[in-house]
Amino acid sequence: MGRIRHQDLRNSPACPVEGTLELIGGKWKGVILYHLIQQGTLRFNELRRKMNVTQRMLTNQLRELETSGLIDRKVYAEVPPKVEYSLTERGRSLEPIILALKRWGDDNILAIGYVAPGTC
Amino acid sequence: MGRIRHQDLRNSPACPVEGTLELIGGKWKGVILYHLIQQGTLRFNELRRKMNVTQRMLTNQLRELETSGLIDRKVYAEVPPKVEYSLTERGRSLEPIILALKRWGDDNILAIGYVAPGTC
DNA sequence: GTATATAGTGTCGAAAAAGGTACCATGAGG
DNA sequence: CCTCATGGTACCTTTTTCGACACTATATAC
Repeated sequence: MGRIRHQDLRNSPACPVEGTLELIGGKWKGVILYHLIQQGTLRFNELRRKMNVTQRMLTNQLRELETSGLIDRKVYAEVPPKVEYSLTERGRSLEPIILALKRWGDDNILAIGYVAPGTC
Repeated sequence: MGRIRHQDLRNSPACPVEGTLELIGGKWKGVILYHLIQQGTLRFNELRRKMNVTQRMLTNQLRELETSGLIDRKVYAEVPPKVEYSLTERGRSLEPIILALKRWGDDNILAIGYVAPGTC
């Protein structure tokens, strides 16, 4: 996913834009962050039920967010397993950006020509 | 590229986040928008010189931004060719988001562990 | 004994995104 | 005549991403 290639970081005062986008730009990362902002803490399958995504992809995206230091993964030694995800402080610092993305999308995406088939 | 698949728009109150990210999430789109915010108007090769990118990719990303209604393409009937790119009103409405992405990146990317090799 | 829920992992293949190289038209400058 | 600059396009290959599907372990409930 958003592995940053070093070349991206050269030659451009704008690269932080690029870098930030790579961190939150994976197929499901924005949505995961959004849900965690709304709910605070969510278990794996709670997240899964909110987003039509396979286990594999969800695990994958969560791991990358964790590696980036944006979310926290708390495992309870129980059976059946229980794992809770929440935002780290750094993750929370993205809140204004995520919410701005959502607001902009609400205001503009339909106008641009994408049509939601059912509900959105 | 940022083609939105309809499935993404179902089942999630967060999909505008996803949608917006797809519009600005192409490999070079964030940077292009950033430069246009800074400079107002730029010619094709001016942009190219600011970003280590091939002609092919730059054309591609510019076309997609144009299709999304975020940038304007003005062709002058001259030789050698002259084409100017600038933000549309809708594009300008992304300014706070792009600048927030840049600021967040400046504050966080190095801390997260990416190391700029030379300058950045 | 069987089914259920949870939070995963592994493998595979298709599709999408990105990148490399070559090529084009044209007018100006020498 | 040759060369340069501009803003592309065409063709092809590589890399990355996405998703389908099968499989796992374990405690609990029936």
